[in-house]
Amino acid sequence: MQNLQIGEAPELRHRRTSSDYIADALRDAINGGQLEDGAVLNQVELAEHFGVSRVPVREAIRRLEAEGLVEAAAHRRAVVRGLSLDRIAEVYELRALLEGHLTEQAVPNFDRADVERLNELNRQLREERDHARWLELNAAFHETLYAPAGRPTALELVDSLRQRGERYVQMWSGGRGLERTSQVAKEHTAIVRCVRRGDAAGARDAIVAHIEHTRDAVLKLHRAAAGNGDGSR
Amino acid sequence: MQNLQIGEAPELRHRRTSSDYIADALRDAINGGQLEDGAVLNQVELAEHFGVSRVPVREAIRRLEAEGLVEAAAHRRAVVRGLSLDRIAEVYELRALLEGHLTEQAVPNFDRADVERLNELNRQLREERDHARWLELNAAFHETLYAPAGRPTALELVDSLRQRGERYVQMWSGGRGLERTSQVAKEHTAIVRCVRRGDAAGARDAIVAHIEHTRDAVLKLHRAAAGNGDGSR
DNA sequence: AACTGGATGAATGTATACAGTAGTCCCGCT
DNA sequence: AGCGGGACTACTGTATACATTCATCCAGTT
Repeated sequence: MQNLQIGEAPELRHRRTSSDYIADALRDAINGGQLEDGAVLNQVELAEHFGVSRVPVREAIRRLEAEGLVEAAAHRRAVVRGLSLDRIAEVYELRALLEGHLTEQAVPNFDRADVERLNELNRQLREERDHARWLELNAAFHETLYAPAGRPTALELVDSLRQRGERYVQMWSGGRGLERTSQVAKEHTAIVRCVRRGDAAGARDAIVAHIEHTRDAVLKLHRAAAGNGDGSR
Repeated sequence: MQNLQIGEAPELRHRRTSSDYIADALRDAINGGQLEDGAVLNQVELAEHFGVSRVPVREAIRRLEAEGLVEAAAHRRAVVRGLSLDRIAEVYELRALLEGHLTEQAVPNFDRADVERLNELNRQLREERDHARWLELNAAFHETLYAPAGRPTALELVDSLRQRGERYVQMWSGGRGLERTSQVAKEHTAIVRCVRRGDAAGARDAIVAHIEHTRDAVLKLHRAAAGNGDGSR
């Protein structure tokens, strides 16, 4: 009954059910762009595709629905819920607000090791060429930045928002995206500098600016790529 | 194919499935205190209670899980997820942040009719004696305050946070709660005053103060009622 | 010719049945 | 007597089968 010191990660490691697996797979497919906005999620098709019955597929869809990634009215097909430009902008606006708050709370609690970890992650980010790995490192940087705040609920919300916006960042894998990734490293460096000298307000402003720049870059790419009938809804 | 002007409420009115119904019922039971923190959700029991099979019960639980109201590890019983004092405080902290933001965005978009509706709701709040109805009116007041902001995602987040905290407000139904409800009306009046004269920053500060006071009142009641082994987890 | 109405097919929602896992209790061992 | 291991029970996870709803198409009517 006592909490062991070993940590709680292992307990959930391989206990994944089909439903868990399918939910993750669908999430990745949506974020990766294989399932575009408005794509229909047919339970029978998905069940056959994954080689399971419809039951776990349904549960996976329910979860994605609660996460806001798909829309599923009763007795009607579930469809991937796309974000309009306005809503994309709003997601970043909220992230700026929440992550700024988290940063401000976190800075006073940083110790030397935390700062070094942050710096190291940013160094790796500069050198990483593989896009998927880059995204992971970027997520790790932000997590490390917010962890000392000790605000689990805020982290949940931010995670949820990142989840919703992630598919619109995937486009950075090539072309103009490279400019942005190097810019990101610079902005991260500015953040680290503030954290190091314990400047909470400065760090907050820096992360807010960082997220707003990211928003601008995403919107720019999205508008450019929106030759198709998009943006509405 | 065109959007009708009639509105979209009726389309979902009576299309509720068992799963929807059960999810709502469980939510209400959790928020109403019938299901306390740590209560076990046995699928078989619930299915018998509602007179259905386990399938819709499972789907309802998955939703509540995604909403953060219950905790459900694989192959293990789902339990109602209680909030520690720290997490309750955090929920209100986040609400202050988000609702302050929403208010600030909303104020410039208010027209005369919006202000009057807000004022009328506050008037009704002052006179309402039934606690359940009071909670509804209170929710309506806040919704009306934020609607002109045009920020659907932010509203979703706030809804989710209100959902999580609501069960800790139920205690106001009697005793010292009455003091708080009259205080709430006063704070609402201050907010309406700022809205009426278009003072966005003032309205934001007023709503932030309002939510922080609410937090203090909830924490105080919670601490007082916590003679039992509570507070942790 | 356009529209209403119902019948048909396909998809979703639910029930029942089966499979697998985790906790529990009891027995045997040290 | 305390501890470890294995069967048992109860519960969750999944598959299959049935019920219900929705959408589409076609015919009949105005």
